[in-house]
Amino acid sequence: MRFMTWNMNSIRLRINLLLDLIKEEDPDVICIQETKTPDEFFPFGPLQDAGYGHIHIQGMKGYNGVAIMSKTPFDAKNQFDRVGRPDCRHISVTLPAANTNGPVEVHCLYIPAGGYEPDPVINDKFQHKLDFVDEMSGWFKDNYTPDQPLIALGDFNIAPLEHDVWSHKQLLNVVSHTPDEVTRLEKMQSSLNWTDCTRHFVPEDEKCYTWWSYRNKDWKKSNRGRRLDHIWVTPPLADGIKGQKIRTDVRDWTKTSDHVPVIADIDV
DNA sequence: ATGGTAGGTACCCTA
Repeated sequence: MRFMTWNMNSIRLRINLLLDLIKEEDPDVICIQETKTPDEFFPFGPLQDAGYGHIHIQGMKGYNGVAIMSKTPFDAKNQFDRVGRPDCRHISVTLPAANTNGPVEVHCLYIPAGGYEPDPVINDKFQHKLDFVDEMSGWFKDNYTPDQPLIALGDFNIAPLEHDVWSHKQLLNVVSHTPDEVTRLEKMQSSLNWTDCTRHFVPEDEKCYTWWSYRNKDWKKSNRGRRLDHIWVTPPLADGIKGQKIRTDVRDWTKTSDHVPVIADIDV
């Protein structure tokens, strides 16, 4: 099955870009972050017409919001309040068993960006981000074992490896790449021995990004990117990772998002 | 060292 994740920074504004992308990539399951819409305004019609008859969302006014869309039915769906806040950052669905792996849980995550100042004492948004990742680690460990088939994907807002950012040295004290966050994301990754689908294929010493700031005059020329968007699978699915693709070219589309779509083909 | 852009919303917040 083909899985795609994209932080769209408003699904209503960019629904036509998503429909174009669907025509090109034909994903089976689509996870969106920053839908930025209350559920009553979600563009169900065009997505159902495009073949996604099974849609699970949790949105709110103004900020955040996540969505999972599938061509095939779900067995179950859930919404989770994280760090005690109903702020629409984590939903999941269960896909029916396709083979001996059994049903596969798909978790769509939008980890908080964490604000500007990388000090949890003076910046409560950064504290919230650290708490969110800590809670996810504990929750995965408490509720699952590594032999269960799960996929976690979305905008994690953390670039964990040295070559997940344009300059490791210059970003060590910049929120998204600080040791504080990276250590916590590593702990989350070890909670269920998750495999990072992108780095499964792209060598660790090769630069690799999924996000470029809107503030750069020429994002391609300066190429000051970060790899904030991830697709992870637990051990039963690791042998089934058949490929991955980052649609960097989408960053050049008219009125596009600052994030680009990440795609993984996984035998589930 | 600084400021640069974008979206949603309501004149400011978050990214």
